[in-house]
Amino acid sequence: MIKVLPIFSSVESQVDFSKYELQFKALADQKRLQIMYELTQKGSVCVCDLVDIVNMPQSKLSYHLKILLDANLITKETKGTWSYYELNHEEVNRLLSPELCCIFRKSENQSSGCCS
Amino acid sequence: MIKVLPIFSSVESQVDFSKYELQFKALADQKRLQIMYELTQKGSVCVCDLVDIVNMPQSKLSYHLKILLDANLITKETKGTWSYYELNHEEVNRLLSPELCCIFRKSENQSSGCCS
DNA sequence: GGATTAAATCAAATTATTTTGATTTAATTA
DNA sequence: TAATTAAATCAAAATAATTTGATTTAATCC
Repeated sequence: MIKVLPIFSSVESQVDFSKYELQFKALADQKRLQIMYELTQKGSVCVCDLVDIVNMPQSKLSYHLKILLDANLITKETKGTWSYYELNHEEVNRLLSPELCCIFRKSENQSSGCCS
Repeated sequence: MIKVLPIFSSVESQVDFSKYELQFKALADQKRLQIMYELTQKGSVCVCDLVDIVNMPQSKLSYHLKILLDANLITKETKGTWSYYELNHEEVNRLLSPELCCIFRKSENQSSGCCS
């Protein structure tokens, strides 16, 4: 039995960038960065409050929250009819430089590690 | 004279995210991440070679290179009719975590700082 | 100068993302 | 149970990003 190997016309990338594409897409929007920033400042926020904080119609906010959630940049906890969203610091730290993480860190916690 | 201050319906974001939006948009594409990866591996590459490396039509590659260049993620040097592109390591380091920067660093240089 | 090559630009077509307002789902309250 | 509230979903419209192939710009070579 002869195995026919696929022939590539050029060097193929060894790294799978699809996960990063998804995450950078989520970050690639000022509105979503602001949502992340507000979650940083306020900790855990429910959608009904976030609507006023970021001044967005509910369905629009829901759309953007979903994109951030799918990218694992925020987490969600449901309590009754309320949904509380929080920043996923672990994932943000995994992705962004200390300098940038800093933006998504409350001032009282900025002494730990980064934000020199 | 009475000064009328603008009234905001909610807390406004103190941070200007427009620069980050531009940079994350540039990163938010597998093709562009691959271009960055190849520039990492090969150092300085001219467009005519890169066309074969990433297997893209010239005008398409030119479009994506411009997006990366505008985001300051790569640099360009023109020699005669050739254009040589290089990764802007400084800016990539400023933006991404050590873990991610690692992807955009040649293996022989991975001992310095990150890539544990 | 004329031909050749590299790379940028352009306009049109295609594809993807975002916005909008209405509707649905589901939990809570009276 | 009916009314209310929170949040997700949906479909259509509006915007934005990408692809394509042709054209342009500009440097080099004969």
